[in-house]
Amino acid sequence: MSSSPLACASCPVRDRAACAALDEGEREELARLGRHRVLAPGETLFAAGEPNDRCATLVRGALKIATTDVEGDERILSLVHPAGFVGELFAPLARFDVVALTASEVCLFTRAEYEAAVERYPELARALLRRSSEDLFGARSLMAMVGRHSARERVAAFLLAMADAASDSPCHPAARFDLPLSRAEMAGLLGLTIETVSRQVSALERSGAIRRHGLRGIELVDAAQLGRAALP
Amino acid sequence: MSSSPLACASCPVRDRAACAALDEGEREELARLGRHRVLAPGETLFAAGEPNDRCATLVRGALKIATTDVEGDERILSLVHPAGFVGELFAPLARFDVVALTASEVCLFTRAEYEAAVERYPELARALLRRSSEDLFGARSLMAMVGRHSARERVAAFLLAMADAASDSPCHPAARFDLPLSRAEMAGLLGLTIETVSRQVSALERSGAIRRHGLRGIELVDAAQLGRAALP
DNA sequence: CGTCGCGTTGAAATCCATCAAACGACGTGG
DNA sequence: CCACGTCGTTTGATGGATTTCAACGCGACG
Repeated sequence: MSSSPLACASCPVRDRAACAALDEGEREELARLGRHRVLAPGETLFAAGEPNDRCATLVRGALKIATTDVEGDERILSLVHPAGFVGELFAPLARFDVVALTASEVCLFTRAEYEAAVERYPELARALLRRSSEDLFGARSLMAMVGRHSARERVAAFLLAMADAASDSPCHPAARFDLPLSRAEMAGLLGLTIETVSRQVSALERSGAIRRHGLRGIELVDAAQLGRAALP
Repeated sequence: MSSSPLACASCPVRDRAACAALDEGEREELARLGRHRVLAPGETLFAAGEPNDRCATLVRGALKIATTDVEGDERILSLVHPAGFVGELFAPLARFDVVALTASEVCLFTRAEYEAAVERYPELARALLRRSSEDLFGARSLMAMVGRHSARERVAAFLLAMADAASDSPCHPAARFDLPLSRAEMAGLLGLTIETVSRQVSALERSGAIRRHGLRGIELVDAAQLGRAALP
């Protein structure tokens, strides 16, 4: 863990994150409230049950929002990409875990100060509302995908989504990328077991849709076929 | 379908809906922008793909937010209870269907006018943000429940949730209530088939946890047992 | 009275979870 | 450098839960 003042000038998400709604002076004031922090892969940013007194914007890397049920296995509820906002402004306790998937950087704020900023700057409230709406859409889309699709379809759709997320240009999947998730995490996200995920990835490789490079590298050999495999 | 001016004075959700954040004068101004509308069971309020130019607050009844996939069967993504807000302020097209489950009443606004109100009244933006955050929590909780739980657990948990929702006093389930959903809708919500839902309800009745009254009436005979059935 | 929609029940098939074992990558220590 | 253990992953065999296919019951409604 490390922590230092913010450097908005060089921030890679300065025009996409919630704070982009602020003008220069407002942003500087907000920046004084926050700290920049680096997270190692697997490091927990917030833990369910803890006092919910902080929130953050993801600057680089990837996070997961997850719960672990009574049997001890983890269910991933959402992936967070750069410019995403994490933290619940209205709950007394954190209800989910927020964990870094890869090496990540966040802007960390105390919740009280951030809430005060939301009251002071109405544009910030609207930006957060927009982001929350998108998160809601994302959560519902994931639910629509996971519910009543076969293991094959889930894995194929997930690989396509990751290819899109890995690409710089929107709407064009990356031809080759590294998965930010382990097999166990993929299983937790898709509602499957590790073995089933592994089998489906193997089957997709056998069918010629993808090729594996090492444990996490994926190459899209036949994106159209992968797209067909993702549909019911 | 019917439509008439709003009557906030007698509104059953006047202190819980988003507009409750406004003071008297502001609320009256907002009320002038909206129309009261009654929905019959099964009536569609918004349809996916349509221009997304309206939004609404639910006053009475129940709505579902749903998609229907390529095979034509419906996946329910969320239930909306009174005081809930529906509509997406930031998307050009509606992405999900919003349909009345039971006879319902809504306050309907044009999106443009509502967005203008959100800009004019910062408290309204914060109230919507709060509501959106809760919806997000609800969506994620549903996902956590549906993912990797058995059919028995899903049906039991659903019945408990409906008993809670049907009760006036919070946190005390109603001893007897009518399901607002058909078997097909329950199946769509829980990610199961109609037959499996039916079998599980039958099994819960055989085990003595509940009793059925007609097609939609449910009586909680042994709520503790039902609670145990809902856990893994 | 026949039909239609909705729900229940039964039998068979299928897909996935579970149990089990082996593999490769990696780091440690001999 | 190699033996060794660990961790994550892959692959195989088996069983079970749920889907699928099919039939029936029941009430509503024309």
